Amino acid sequence: MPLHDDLRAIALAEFASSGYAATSLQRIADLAGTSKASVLYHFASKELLLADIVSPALDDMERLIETLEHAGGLRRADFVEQFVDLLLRHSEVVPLVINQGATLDDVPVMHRATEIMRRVAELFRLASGSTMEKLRFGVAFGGVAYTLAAAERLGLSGEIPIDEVRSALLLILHDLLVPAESTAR
Amino acid sequence: MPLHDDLRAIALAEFASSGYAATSLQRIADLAGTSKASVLYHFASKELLLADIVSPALDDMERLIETLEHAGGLRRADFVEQFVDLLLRHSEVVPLVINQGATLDDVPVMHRATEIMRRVAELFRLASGSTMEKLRFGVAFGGVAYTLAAAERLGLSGEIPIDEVRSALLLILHDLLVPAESTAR
DNA sequence: CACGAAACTGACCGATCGGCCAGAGTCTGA
DNA sequence: TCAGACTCTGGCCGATCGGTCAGTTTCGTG
Repeated sequence: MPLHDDLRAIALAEFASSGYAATSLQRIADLAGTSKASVLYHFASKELLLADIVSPALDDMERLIETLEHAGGLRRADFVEQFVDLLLRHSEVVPLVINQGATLDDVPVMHRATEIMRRVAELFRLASGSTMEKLRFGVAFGGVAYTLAAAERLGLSGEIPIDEVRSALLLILHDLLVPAESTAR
Repeated sequence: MPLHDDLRAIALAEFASSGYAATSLQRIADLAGTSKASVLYHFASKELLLADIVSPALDDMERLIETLEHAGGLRRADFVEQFVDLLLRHSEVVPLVINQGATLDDVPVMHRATEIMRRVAELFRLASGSTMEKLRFGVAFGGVAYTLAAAERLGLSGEIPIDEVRSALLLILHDLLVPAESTAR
């Protein structure tokens, strides 16, 4: 694996587990067996390294949102399914954004992440107005995302096959969201 | 308000919004109109300041857990209600622990917070084994806690009266948790 | 008023941070 | 062989961090 990709993978793991602010470029360099200056050769700055790590997942998410926003978009149930798949696909980035998005939104790429989350929230909030509905959506999406992010840390994620996780999450989300609007969008 | 309490309130707000690592003692001092040395006079270290802020909520939580662990404890529905009340009562500390617990568990008080969350998770995991049930609990508790933590940031918490939030959250949790075990504990 | 405790401060410390830069290897194609 | 691009590095920079300390001000009380 090229050093460039190696650095990205190491940085992702460290950012997610120890935090962006607490992870120094020196530590990333040490783990990769190279020098700090070399890290800054491959990535112009620490912020750009973070952006390089997080952006692909955000691109995916933005693409998914746009298919829902545009006319003739997905049915809600389909969106939910693709949403879960997206979270599972970017399972390393999710904890990073979930746990540190609030803290780092002065960093451009994390601010973008916050905006995307806000768009998802707004998308569903507009569709139904009551407090009950709002919180239902909040608990559903926040719960799934946070559970995935925190599962390992809290010892919940014993070797459960991801297929099982996927179908279980889909059922839970279905219970929480679909009763409000059971068939088409 | 005594400076001591003033500092604690200011630090809590800053830790929650900007992050523990990103909040310097100097900034806390500036906001309080005093000097950094004065902050360190009232709180022996930055870590102890954080501990002073978070500990009361953790004490509350630990007390609640123990009533559930001990024989003759609460019925599950009662626990859920008290859990929600606890989150609402410590609404400022919740985002701090939720968003930064993962990053700061080398700090003793945050490690304690993680342990407490783990105990809650285990308590419910033991009561029911299937993947489906585990994830149900994860989404329920994680979702409620995270929604409260993220609500303001994502613009979800428009001036909804907390009584309404409370009863809505209780209903959602009831839907998610109680079907598994409807009556007694 | 006197005096000791409590509250507070400015200056300073060592450590670490992200970032910069001149230069040294390394590789490739003309 | 040699020129030029790419990769990498040690050393340095200014800034900021948490924390210490000697010393000063403030204050309650006898």
